[in-house]
Amino acid sequence: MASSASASLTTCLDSPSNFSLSTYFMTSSSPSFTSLLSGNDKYMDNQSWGLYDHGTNDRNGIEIPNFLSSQPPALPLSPPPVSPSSYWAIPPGLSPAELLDSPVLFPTSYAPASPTSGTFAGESFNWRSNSNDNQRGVSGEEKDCSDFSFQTQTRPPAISSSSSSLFQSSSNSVVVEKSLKRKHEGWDFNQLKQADFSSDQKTAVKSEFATVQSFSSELVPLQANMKNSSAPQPSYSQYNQAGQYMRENGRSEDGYKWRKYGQKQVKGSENPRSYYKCTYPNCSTKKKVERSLDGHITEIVYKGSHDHPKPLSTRRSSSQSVHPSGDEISDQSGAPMESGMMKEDSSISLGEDDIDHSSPISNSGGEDNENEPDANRW
DNA sequence: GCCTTTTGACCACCA
DNA sequence: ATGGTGGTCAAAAGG
Ligand SMILES: [Zn+2]
Repeated sequence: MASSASASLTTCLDSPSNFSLSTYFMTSSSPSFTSLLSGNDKYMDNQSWGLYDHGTNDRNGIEIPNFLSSQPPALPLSPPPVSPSSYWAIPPGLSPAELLDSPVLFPTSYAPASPTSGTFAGESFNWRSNSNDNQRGVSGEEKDCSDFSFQTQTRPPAISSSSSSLFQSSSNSVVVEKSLKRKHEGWDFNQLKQADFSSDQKTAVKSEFATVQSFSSELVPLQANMKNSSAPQPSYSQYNQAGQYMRENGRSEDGYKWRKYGQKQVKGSENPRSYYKCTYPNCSTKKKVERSLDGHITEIVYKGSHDHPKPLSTRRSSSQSVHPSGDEISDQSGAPMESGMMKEDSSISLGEDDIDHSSPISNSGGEDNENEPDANRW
């Protein structure tokens, strides 16, 4: 973790190969920002800026983010009623309000180049080159893009207030990607630059409690820059999650069951990345989880969406369990939704409250949020 | 025996 | 063409 204290962003607009986009915003007091997208598969996907530090504790199987130290630990658990995974629950250190506001993009600093060209200030970070090893890394990144780097230490000094905290260390990030494109399966987007993202989508999140944003590729293209608040843009939605650990049923925090099918060490960071696949029959959703040495999740990337509700839990939720059958939401089920999945949405949902209440749909427990684009609103 | 994790090999992609 | 990288496969091991 320590390793990357500084992250640099690169924004490339022109270069064919890279670019990235992303948008971020941070919500909650803590900062989260993320970004993602990028164009190349490899390079981009890892965005590791080094800033994460979230701490998580697994004591109960839950991770608790702690960034600055200021946070009261305990969020996840406390609300049993809600379901452990309640994405929408608000952690105790944050107020909902804060969360909402967030569409903040990056602070000025962040937007270096202004998105002038249509691209946004995306950010890609380099995961590798800068951080420590520069060994080879250098070659690639800088190409055409301009990069910026900012440094964050692992722990930002004190930024906790909402506004100020723009980015900082994020604790974990979650990214979801959906893509159908080429390569084997698709985590990658290749170079899709903005324009190309056509099929891929990814959501990313980074924050202490991991927030997830989903990106839809389609939309992404230009708008990204404008993410301003709501509008047109980006369709990414955010969710929060806490880290995932398996819990009683073997489900992870997000409520689904995952089987690990691989682990790799990524080049730029020392954190190993684990690959998981949803164990539900016919569901091909996968996720990549990067954990820091101490086991805390630093980044989560989802690929695909579940076409099924969540497995039932033996017990869970008081809140959710209301509908046993519950599944409603799942996308269209069955088929791979890739093709049609989320259409739009374009909005990000962030907070908890908002969302739930407002849209019934999403709520069903919050379960399916991941897949769904619901982004209700921001 | 079932299911999950582990782990090195293998493969695809890209520079 | 070659090699580096990331992602996946699958045998083996563990629970
Ligand atoms: Zn699934």
